[in-house]
Amino acid sequence: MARAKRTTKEKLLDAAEKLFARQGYHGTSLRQITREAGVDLALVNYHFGGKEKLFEAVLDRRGAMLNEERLRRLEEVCGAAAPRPAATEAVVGAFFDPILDFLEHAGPGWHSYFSLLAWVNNSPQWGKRLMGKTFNATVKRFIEALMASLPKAAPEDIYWGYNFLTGALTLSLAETGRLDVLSGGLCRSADVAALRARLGPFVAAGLRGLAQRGG
Amino acid sequence: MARAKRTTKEKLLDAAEKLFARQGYHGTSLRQITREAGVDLALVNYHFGGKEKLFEAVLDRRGAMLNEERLRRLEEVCGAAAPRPAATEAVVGAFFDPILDFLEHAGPGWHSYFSLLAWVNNSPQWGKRLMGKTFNATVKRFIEALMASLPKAAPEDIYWGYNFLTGALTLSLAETGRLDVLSGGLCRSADVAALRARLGPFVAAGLRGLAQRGG
DNA sequence: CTTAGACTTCAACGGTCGTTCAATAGACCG
DNA sequence: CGGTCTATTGAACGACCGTTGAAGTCTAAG
Repeated sequence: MARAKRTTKEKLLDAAEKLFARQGYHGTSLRQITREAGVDLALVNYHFGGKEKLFEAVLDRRGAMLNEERLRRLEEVCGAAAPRPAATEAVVGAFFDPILDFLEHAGPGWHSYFSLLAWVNNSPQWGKRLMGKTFNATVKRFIEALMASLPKAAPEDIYWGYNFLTGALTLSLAETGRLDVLSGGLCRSADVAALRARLGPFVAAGLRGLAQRGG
Repeated sequence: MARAKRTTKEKLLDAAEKLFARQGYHGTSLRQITREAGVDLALVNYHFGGKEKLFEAVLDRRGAMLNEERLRRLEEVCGAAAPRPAATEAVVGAFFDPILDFLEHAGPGWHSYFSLLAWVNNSPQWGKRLMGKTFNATVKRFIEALMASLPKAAPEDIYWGYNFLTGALTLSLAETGRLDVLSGGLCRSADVAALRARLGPFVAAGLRGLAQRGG
């Protein structure tokens, strides 16, 4: 099989993705990235125009694909051809499942990407701008679908619920290894099947609980 | 009123707390911290012995107080003098309320501290070691209490549930401002009362949903 | 006042950072 | 072959990093 050889740009994106995910933006140097990628230091500025541009390029590369897949699944559960209003479980499934599927069946690049995404999402200095640029449009569609699936909930409850939902997902993707330590090895953070079996039920039940708050 | 003047150590801890929370460890320089604190650069090494020691001192300062308050409230709801097995809501309340109370009634230092804690908790490189050192003993007590409050749940479900619980809390403390943007200003991340009203119900319902998973 | 000890200042160290640029190599086409 | 454009190399720049040590200041006890 003739495998297409990785270009310099791809080597740099792969190495940056991996190292930014583990060490953060300021904790990773361009020299470390180019050494990992096996290319010359100056090529970062030649191909991307600087460290920050490289960082954004890493986030952009897989962001569009994730949005596509999420919207495709959302369409399946509450689009024109779908049964009446989608269940909350179906909406949160359309939000989580693309990530879990990529984690289970795609390469290690997605692994690093999601870990990096968790890092960015929790960062006061990067979160607002970079997450918004890539994901705001998609997220608003999901929030609308959540509101439709829980018609009795106040909009404020759905926004806060989405915040909690994202937080639960984010920490699960961050690869801190803390779950492994706390459970004495009984649970493993990298066990995608275990995460898949629990994240959806937890979040759907939580949203329902929010919707019935005080009612 | 004679106010005790802040010592150099306190000035450094305050400035470091604020800047580490906003910019992370590698994104903050000692020169920036000492400028903010209004003291000489060399005093960091004199009083703390280096940048990393200062970082850990920041985390330690309020960590012990948080543990104390959490355990005190846990004792109230499921200690020897408490009514029979605590409700899940009461346990998660004992876990969240100290943070929410400090946020509402204590100074801006706690604000920065919790934001920093969120940063550390999500960091692959700091999370496992530093969070564990300070919080593992307390967290294990809470996990036991959660198991007792949901006797039909599998231990794995409680560990994963605690992971989701912590994630929801973490993102809410991170001060990314993303909730404000997404909701168009309808919700404000800094609104502690709004968070208090929703985080407990969401998490308690989520844990219950996990416990009844497939049952 | 003198002395001891804790604290603070100042200047500098070696090292690493992101970025730049002129020179070189390689591919494609006439 | 010669010419052109893209890609790569290697060396260097100035800036900032964390850390150090010697000198200076302050306070309290003898």
